[in-house]
Amino acid sequence: MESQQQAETGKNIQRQRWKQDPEGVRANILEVALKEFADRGLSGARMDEIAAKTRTSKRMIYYYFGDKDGLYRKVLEQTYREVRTGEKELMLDHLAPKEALRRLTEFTFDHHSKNPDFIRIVMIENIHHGEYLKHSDLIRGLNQEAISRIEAIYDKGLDQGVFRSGCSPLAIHWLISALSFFNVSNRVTFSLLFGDALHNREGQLDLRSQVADAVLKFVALE
Amino acid sequence: MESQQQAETGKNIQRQRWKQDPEGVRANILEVALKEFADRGLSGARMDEIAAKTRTSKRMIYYYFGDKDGLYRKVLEQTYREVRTGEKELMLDHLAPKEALRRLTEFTFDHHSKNPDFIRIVMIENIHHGEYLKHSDLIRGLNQEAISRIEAIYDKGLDQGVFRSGCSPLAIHWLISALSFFNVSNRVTFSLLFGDALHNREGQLDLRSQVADAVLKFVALE
DNA sequence: TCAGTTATGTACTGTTTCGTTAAATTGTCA
DNA sequence: TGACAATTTAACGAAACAGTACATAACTGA
Repeated sequence: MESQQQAETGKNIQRQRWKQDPEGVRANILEVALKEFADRGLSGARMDEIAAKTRTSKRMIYYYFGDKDGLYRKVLEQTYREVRTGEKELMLDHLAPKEALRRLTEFTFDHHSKNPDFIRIVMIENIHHGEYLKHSDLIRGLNQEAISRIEAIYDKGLDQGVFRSGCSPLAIHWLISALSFFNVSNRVTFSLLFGDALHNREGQLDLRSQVADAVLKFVALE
Repeated sequence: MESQQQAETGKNIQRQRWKQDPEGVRANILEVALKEFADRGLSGARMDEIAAKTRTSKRMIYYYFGDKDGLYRKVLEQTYREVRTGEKELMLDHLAPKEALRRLTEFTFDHHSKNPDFIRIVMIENIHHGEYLKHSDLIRGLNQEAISRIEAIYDKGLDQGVFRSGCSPLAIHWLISALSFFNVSNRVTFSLLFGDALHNREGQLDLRSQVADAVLKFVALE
């Protein structure tokens, strides 16, 4: 009886009705893949696992992205794009240079903190020697803006005599990035080795303001 | 003729003479595995590849380390141990606090720079949520010293009135670590996105001194 | 309405990779 | 000298995994 019924349903496979939604499917796959890659790394992520977590099938991943590398590549681009566009909201032109720099630093600190998946993808990309980033012209353009933004603030600060000369906007950006990035990237091991005083709730608020202090003290005069 | 000889040698397998050297074999495996894990990540590294690069066989890896995770665990411990013991050489007691802090910072910067494999293992461990570090009591002990060292310098600086109060040794350590670590960990992507001005030879010398500046300005008075 | 194209589902395949087995040989130390 | 530890070699098994073949449903535009 059981087997009879099985045989019958086996014959008349009742496909579910479905709507075509290529963009939705693509987006859904990318979203799931980002989480999975960020969580397990490039080699650690499993295509079957990603597929299972999408609302579609493995077939579609290969249909849209070719292979695992292709999928990772798109995830990388997408992630950079989202994060960088998220940074543009910030309006600093009307602020005094010191205040602008503090705001920018604290914003970056928070922004990284809120986007751990991005941080982890960048870590993974570094582990893989930037092999995929190398071949993405798209991404390079997005990042020059970050430097210009700082340059504007820095020049203004020089003009007003509140910043010391001899800093480069690139180095300032590096400094802000380093502190904001490390805070997320090494949270786990740092906490394990030294306790979570810097990474619990109050600790983070305090650390953020200390990071801003450090950046300001580095650039400001006296 | 050829095949005859082959058959014969096939029969009398001439084993090479070998010395027993368990410690040597273990060390050799760990060395190769470190490079391989650091280069490819935990999931990316292949046991067969590691085996091929050792002077011994895959069998021995399993003989000594059980499985891939066991091997990785030992690599992790070994790497932390080596790096931390390498840090102990530094003698700072006789220096003035500011000078001591500058030396410590520049030393750490160089030390990380010379140990990219360690950096990469720590990155990998963070990617894996510190799962393996969690279970290693051994490692935790090694790291408290780093804090004490800074505390000694900081307290002396407070006494002498050259450091401001309100910093914590932990935060100072975090700051030094962050900058020294990020310099190595994100070298690839940062260079790709912003050029190698900070990472070519002169760039690194300059950056090191700027990092020390930043740390000193953060801690010092006025 | 129907032909051609795009999108999707199901089941499968071939390979990679971890880990093991088996049996022999050599070194070491009490 | 005998027991035990270390090592070699070669091949195998099973599971995990990336990727594919094939069929079919939905859409589009003429």
